[in-house]
Parts: sequence; structure tokens; C-alpha cells
Amino acid sequence: MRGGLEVFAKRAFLDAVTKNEIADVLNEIAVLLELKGENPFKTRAYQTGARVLEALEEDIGALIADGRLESLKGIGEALAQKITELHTTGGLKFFDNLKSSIEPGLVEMLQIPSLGAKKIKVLNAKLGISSIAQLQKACEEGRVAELDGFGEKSQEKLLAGIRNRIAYAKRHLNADAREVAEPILAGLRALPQVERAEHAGSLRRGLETVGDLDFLVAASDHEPVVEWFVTRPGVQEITARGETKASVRFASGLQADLRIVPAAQFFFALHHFTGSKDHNVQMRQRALARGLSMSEWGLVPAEGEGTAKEKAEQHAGIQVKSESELFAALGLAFIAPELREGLGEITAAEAGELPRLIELSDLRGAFHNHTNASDGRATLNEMTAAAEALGWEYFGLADHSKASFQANGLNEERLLKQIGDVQALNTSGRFKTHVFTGTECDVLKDGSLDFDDATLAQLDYVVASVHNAFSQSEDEMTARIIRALENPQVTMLGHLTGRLLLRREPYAVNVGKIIDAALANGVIIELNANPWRLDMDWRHWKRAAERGLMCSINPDAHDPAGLSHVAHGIIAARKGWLTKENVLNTRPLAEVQTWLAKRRK
DNA sequence: GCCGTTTTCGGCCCGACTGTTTTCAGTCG
Repeated sequence: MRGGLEVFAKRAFLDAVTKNEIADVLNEIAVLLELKGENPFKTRAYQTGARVLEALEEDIGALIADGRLESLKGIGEALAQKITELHTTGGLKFFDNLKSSIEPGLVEMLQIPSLGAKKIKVLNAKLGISSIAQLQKACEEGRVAELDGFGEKSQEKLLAGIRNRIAYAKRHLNADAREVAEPILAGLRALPQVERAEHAGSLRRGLETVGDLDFLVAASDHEPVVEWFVTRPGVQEITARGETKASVRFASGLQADLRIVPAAQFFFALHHFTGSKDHNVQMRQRALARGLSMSEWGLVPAEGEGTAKEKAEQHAGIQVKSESELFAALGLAFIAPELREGLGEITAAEAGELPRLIELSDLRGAFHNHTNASDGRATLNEMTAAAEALGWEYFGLADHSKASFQANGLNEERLLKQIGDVQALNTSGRFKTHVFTGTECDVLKDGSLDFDDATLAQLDYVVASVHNAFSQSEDEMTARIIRALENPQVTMLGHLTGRLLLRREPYAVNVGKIIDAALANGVIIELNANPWRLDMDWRHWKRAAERGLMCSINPDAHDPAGLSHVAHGIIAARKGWLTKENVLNTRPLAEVQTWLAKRRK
């Protein structure tokens, strides 16, 4: 969110403000209103408005011009006025005034666990605290514990939160979190008291990074399960421990939550804790429209006395034996966890228009792989053997080109020799897997390619990738990549934004224009399946694929184990609503050969 | 601030845990 605002400030005068930049401002307003102690429903209205804009597929400028903003559910008169002012003038007086009325240190204090708007207000009013540093000092001097509503424990917790806030705020790669989660899940399932166990949350939704782990268990006896959970190796701190819920923190900062529910409620709880928040809100609203109240406890009549939990315990509601039955109870087809982001999946499920999402078993091969000829760690034979062991019909080689000197990129001479090696290997019949010759060819600063067309024409396919001059302006970078896509020798674009999740920001590039150019030139955009990359981002795929963009799920493997990266790519592809028809490497060998030949003609 | 087959006011998703209370507010998801 903060990043978005910086972008907004920088380009406010250059160009029309985008819907995502407007959404960032609305979210920021919500935070500020919360700190002011405004009506929480007003705060929520701004957040809802931001979500509506983020999910908007139509051009915001057209909506404004036609005066149709208020036709969007969640946008009323006041928000429409503010959105219009932001879009047309690049600024918003209301936002400026609000910002200047609140000390920035108060916003920063929200990062500390157990500290919300109300407590921050008290700290500010009673002790004059308006920054994390001042809060730390007050805690150390024992002044916070003396306040009404605070105590010794709160003070200690705040101090710990301040000290650890960097580690706590850190997110974790989905792949890393999964590695921690799988043994815990297996262990839970092996406990005699446990009937069912699943992980939930953003890990189950397949989000590229996750903040914490969520485990859900149906168990007859709670205490032994909680005890087992909080004594896992690596647990540094038990942050909560109740009868049905426990939270622990690992040394890495990763937090894990355990929730125990009765078996009858398991699938309601699984759905609830798989989220996302937006998906859940929409599902609850749908339930309410049908006279039902939905929670992690169940789906019960909204009318009548008692809480949802009490009604569920009296079996007053609908019983389900799977998530499919839960969706069916609301007139919906089963929605895969990866789609539960509140981005149109409920409407599609109602209309029976959910896609049949791609699965790992649909893959018949993979492109964009390295060998020790450049910066890989295995030979051509070893990599081909690994591809054969996966049952793949084909394996696409793509070592670096000479401009990637740091990666030992191949020059023309070495590339031609490699082509000969591959041809010899294919004709030898040593492997059932066919090897495609290729290159990951550098896109040079001006958009020209690192090999000339005659050299590229000798290959089966070409991946064009940017590996240097990341600091070019958005216009330069966009033009550079488009020029590469316009070269008929290029088959696919590698890692579109160059991002490394949690490590390196994407370079500035206009994704929309790149997608337009790829469509216009019949070029594939890769979904780089390396768990650090997952690039192009899943958020762009749904719309792009609807327009006909072809995807290739590429492992970017540098050793045999790296081929399994495709599993991460499949998850990202599913989040992008992709079916096997959208992805080149689900097709049989002969079809792929035809496709590649046609593209290069 | 938004919304409406209960329509211009009065709701707005819901529950667990913690710490501080002595019946509950705040935070979190």
C-alpha cells in the first residue's frame, strides 16, 4: 500500500491516475479514519470502495466520463466524488487534510501486534505518545502499565512486539511455508484424537507469499492436540493457548495458528479459515440474502434467538459433509481454494461458468531450463533423464546468451555446438523425452536481441528475457520489451517483471501494454514457476487469457530438482483461472512442434 | 459511507482469546 502511494505521488502529474492508485488512497483513508476513531462502518465503506476498484475490469476513465461510478455496488455519492477528484486532478483535498491532522507515527504504531486504533488513541491522549520510539521508552519506564486498560502483561507484550516487529512483519514464500507446514499437518493427522486435519489460510489458497500458517483440526479431545502443537521443534513462543485455539511463533518469525472444531463444523470452519476475507464477506452476504447466517460454525437460520454457534450446536442449521456440499447449499458449484479471492468466483460459480482449472498432471513437458553449459548445475543428459523420470514427452533447453556474462552465457559458437549435441541425443533414442533446442536470449537495453536472427532461426524456440539495466524508466523498459516481442524469432517472453518475491521489486514496466503486444505478435508470456518469481503475476492472467494470450508454465530449472518448480507454477496458474487449453506445455509433442513451427514461419 | 422485495433510517459478518475486568473492551482473523 505504501509503495502504491509513492508511485501515486511521483506520477500524479504525468498521467491519469490508475484505479489501483486510487484504491491505495481509499485504503489509506480507511486507516486514518480508524485512528481518528470514526464510525467503523464508515472505515469499512472506504475499504469496500478500494476493493471494488481493484476488482474493476472496465476502464475507470470511461466509468467516470459516463457518470456510472455510482452504479457499482459499494460506491455511493461521496466515494464517487472522491474517486472522480483523484482521477481528474491527481489529488484529493479531503485526503490531504486528513493526513495533516494525524501524526504519521500513529499510523506506524499499527504495525505492532495487539495495538489497534483505540489503544493508540489512549496512548496518544494520556501519555502524548506519537511514535514507536516514544512508546518503547514509555514501556521501559513502566508508564504504560499504569494506564487504565493496560497492565504489566500488555506492556511486556508491546515491548516484545516492538523488538520483533521486523521479523513479525515479514512474509514467507509459499514454498518455504509449505515445507514447515507439511510435517505439522502429517503429525496432526497421526494423532489418535484427530479425525481430520487440513491447512487453511493463504497457504491453501496458493498465495505467492504467506504471513502465517493455519491448521484446522476436528478432534474428540482437545488438550493433547494443543499440547502436541505448542511443543513442536522450533517453537520459540506460545502467543495464545486456549481450549480450541493456540498460536505459536517459530524462530524465523513465522506464526502458526491451530484451531480445533467439532467434526460437524469442520467443513464450515475449513471454508471460513481458507478465506480470503473478501470471499468470506461475499459468501456471508449471499447466505444472508437467503435467510441464512454463515460462520465458521455453520449455516443456520438468520432469524430467531441465539448465536450462530448455539444454533449450530443444536443442529438447527444445514449439515454438510464436504466443502462441495457447503457451496451447493448456497446454490454454488465448488470453488477451488485458489479462486477464493473475492474476484468474481462466486458469480461464476452461480452461473456454472467456473473454469476447469489446470492440474499438475496436465503438463506434458516444460520449456526454459538451464544446464551446466551456462549457469545450471547438471548436464544435458542429467536434465533430460530427470524430465523423462517425470514422464514428460519433451524438455525445452534454454541456456543463457552471451550478454549474461555473469551466468556464463553461450556465444554463437557454443550455442551451435549445443544444437548439434541435442540433435545427436534426439536421434540416439537414449531417452523417450524429446529435447527442444532453445535459448534464454538477453533483451539488450535498446530492445534488440543478443543473437542475430539467422542464429535464432536455427533453434526450436526462443525465450526473450531482461537481465540488466533494471533502472530504465517505465516507458523505456516497456518499449524495449515490446521491440523484442515484435521480433518474429521470439517465441516467449521470460519473467516479465524480473521481480524476486520479498527480495527485489519488479522493474518498472507497463504490463498492460506488454500483454497487448504479446497478443498482437502471437508471442507467449511465460509463467515463470520459480517460487521466488511466479512472474507474470497471477492477477493478470484471467483477463489476459480471456483475450487469447497463451501461457507457458516454465520451471526455469538450474538442476534436476528445479523441474519440480512447475508445481508452484500450476498453483499460480490456477489462481489466474487458467485451464490446460491456455497453456502450451499441456499439449502433446506433435502439437507443440506444429505450434512452434507455425510461430517461427 | 453504503444500502434497500423490511427502502431514506438503522442496520452493517462473526466469534475466540487476552488482559483487565468483575461483566467486558480491544484485537485479530
